Amino acid sequence: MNTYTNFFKALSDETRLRMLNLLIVSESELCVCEFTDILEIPIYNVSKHLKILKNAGLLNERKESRWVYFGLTAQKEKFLSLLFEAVKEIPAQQLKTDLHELQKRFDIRVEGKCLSGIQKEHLKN
Amino acid sequence: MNTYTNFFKALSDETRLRMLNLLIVSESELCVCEFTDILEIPIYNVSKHLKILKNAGLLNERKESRWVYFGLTAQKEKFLSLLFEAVKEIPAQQLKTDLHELQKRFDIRVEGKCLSGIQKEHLKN
DNA sequence: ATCTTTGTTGCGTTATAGCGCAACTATGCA
DNA sequence: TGCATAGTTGCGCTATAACGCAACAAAGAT
Repeated sequence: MNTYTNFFKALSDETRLRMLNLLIVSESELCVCEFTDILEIPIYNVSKHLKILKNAGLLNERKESRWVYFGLTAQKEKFLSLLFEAVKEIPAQQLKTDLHELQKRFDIRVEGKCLSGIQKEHLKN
Repeated sequence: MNTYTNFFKALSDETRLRMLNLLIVSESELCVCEFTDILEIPIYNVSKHLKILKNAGLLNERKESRWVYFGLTAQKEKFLSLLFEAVKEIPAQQLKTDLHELQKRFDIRVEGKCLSGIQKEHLKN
């Protein structure tokens, strides 16, 4: 039961909802610095929110060289696939803008990898 | 956007998730004293949680004589119907037990109306 | 008119969550 | 070996949320 209230709690924060939206719609994994530039929040908060999503069981983490990528866990549960479908239906402009920014980040990836780091200086530590 | 994070926040509390489960699965409205006996929490907390759900835009309220009934708002949004479908998929035993208790309360309704009040003394104010 | 029943609301307390800052780790590079 | 880059974590602060208690309102019953 707590597992499920935690899923909802994970989604009840605007930043985390934006993060999940990016992962759900793009169907790919993103690295921390990509989240940071897209969401425009300091990297230490990005890191904290990703940790919350991971602890809720929604994300998994993969380290590659200096970069850490986060992606959705494979969802066998019908509950989660319905939840993610619901997220796709949210008509907020912010989420659309985020996807547009995500595309810009994907464009500067090298062979599918994020090698560029944070572009927006003030979001670094 | 805040509208949607509020939906998730509404569902991120166990009591409120149990309330919504009752309303979603039963497809009917329940009065405050029925929620109280089923959930086994004090009536003042039942009232507060119902208010939160109502303010989130998930419930509407109907007063009939001394009794107040709460039911799901008509959902035109696809987002909400998917969210409710997701709730139906939660396999928690607690939710099943609640539905069983709900049936008991329905059995003592008179012509579809709750006329019995709270049965469990310690939950009254 | 008073009492009972069915709720609702305000207040004080405690627990949790998010934020910013600063210190820290870990990896790669010169 | 020292430095830069990418990311994490601990601490203190503030805001929010849930709870219990007690007072309140509103309606029907006596």
